[in-house]
Amino acid sequence: MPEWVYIKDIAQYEGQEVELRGWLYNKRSSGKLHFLQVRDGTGTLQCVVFKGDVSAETFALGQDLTQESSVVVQGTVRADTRSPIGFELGVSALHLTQQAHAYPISPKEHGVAFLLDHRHLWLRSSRQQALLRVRSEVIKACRDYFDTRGFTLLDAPIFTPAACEGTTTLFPVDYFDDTVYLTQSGQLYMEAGAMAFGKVYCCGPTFRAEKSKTRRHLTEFWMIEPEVAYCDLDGDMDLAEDFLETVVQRVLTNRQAELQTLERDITKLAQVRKPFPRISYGEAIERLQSTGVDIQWGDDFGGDDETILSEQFDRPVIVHRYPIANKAFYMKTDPQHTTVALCMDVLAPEGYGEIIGGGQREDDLPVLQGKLEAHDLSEEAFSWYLDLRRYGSVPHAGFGMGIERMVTWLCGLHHVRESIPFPRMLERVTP
RNA sequence: UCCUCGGUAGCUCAAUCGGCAGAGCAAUCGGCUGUUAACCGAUGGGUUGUUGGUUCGAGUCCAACCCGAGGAGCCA
Repeated sequence: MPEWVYIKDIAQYEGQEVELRGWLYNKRSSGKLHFLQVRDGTGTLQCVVFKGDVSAETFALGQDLTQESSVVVQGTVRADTRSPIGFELGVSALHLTQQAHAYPISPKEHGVAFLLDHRHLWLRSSRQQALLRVRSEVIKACRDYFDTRGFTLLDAPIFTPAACEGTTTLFPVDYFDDTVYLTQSGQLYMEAGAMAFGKVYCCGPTFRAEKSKTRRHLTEFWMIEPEVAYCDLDGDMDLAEDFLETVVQRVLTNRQAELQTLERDITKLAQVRKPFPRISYGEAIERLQSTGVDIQWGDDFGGDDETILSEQFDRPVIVHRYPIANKAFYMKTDPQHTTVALCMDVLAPEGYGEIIGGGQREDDLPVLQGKLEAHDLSEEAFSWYLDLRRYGSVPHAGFGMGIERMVTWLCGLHHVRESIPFPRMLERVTP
């Protein structure tokens, strides 16, 4: 019996008889020859069935194979300059595992809605595999970054008792006879963790019931959120900068083939080296005004504004000290300028927008109690959170990075929907 | 929630002024020893999103609704 091998390793088996187990990606026939493009999850290899080399049954099977039929193929690996990967398989035997029904996704063009309806099958296409492998690498790189720098992974809960923002953006869930909400962020729990472990992070799904219908929004998305005790805003920006550079460069190194499949211009990613430019919100407003944008101090940035700002730099830009008025209750006010918060966003280049948001947290008990009240939030619901300020409160800071926005940027995608295996959006929760 | 555009074969689309429902791909059958989204020939495939209206006649015009796409707003 020939050895079962994966296509990614095929170069090691030149001249040897091997077995592949996979699916028929495409087929071309020519009388006494069948060219079977077989994929096995690690790559695609052309398997050549020549009538003179195989039994009549095997040749007939090759003729009848439908797209995505599952097959076990045996044959000899041979070098061929006509192959995109330098090798092909001279088939000696074919075994059908299952004859696929008429496959809905043909090699021709399809619309977005159709492909999303068939997302469970669309995952088999080479492009989707490339970008989801980039996603896998991004998550691994993020976790390795923190794991090797003294951070403890602390998983945040998904059921949460209360809102840290308005309840309109929360998904309520019936919890026995009570209502709980799907988490919007693990941050508050990471603050508890930072007071216990010093440096912690979480990585998991978060949920926003926003009726956003843009290329940057999902209702279910993944965030990685570090939180560090005895860290201020500057330290937080240092961490975000070093983290982002490390993750981007690692993906660039380890996923070159995938980025090439996606036809990504990687010179733009190679430029992601620290230090990143840091500008205050006030400077950002001035920069926008000087390019003719009608925006006033206090306004939020629109998608176009973020694009204009990011295009002024060749690498990610950190915007810090936004007006405190529209910011979350836990943000610490800048003691130097009480109208702004000690917070920051990292905007990705090329118009990909905010990929990191974070900052220093309010660590003073009476001030935090005042902010809760100002935001019309009940102190009772946050009593555990206030405990963190009662028992050994320290300055601390952290941030959250959206995995999908990161992948979308790295892969040069137009829309976040392809950056997650099964996207959940307004009006779409299947498959 | 608002604005714009769209919904015709399994898929991507066409159908002139309101006058016979079309093509490519896919499928099925046949041909070809080197194909690279192979090619060549043939065949089958339709409640034109739903409901109602105008008309001799509606894919086409009108109304409501459903669904989708793009954008805006919203967005720790």
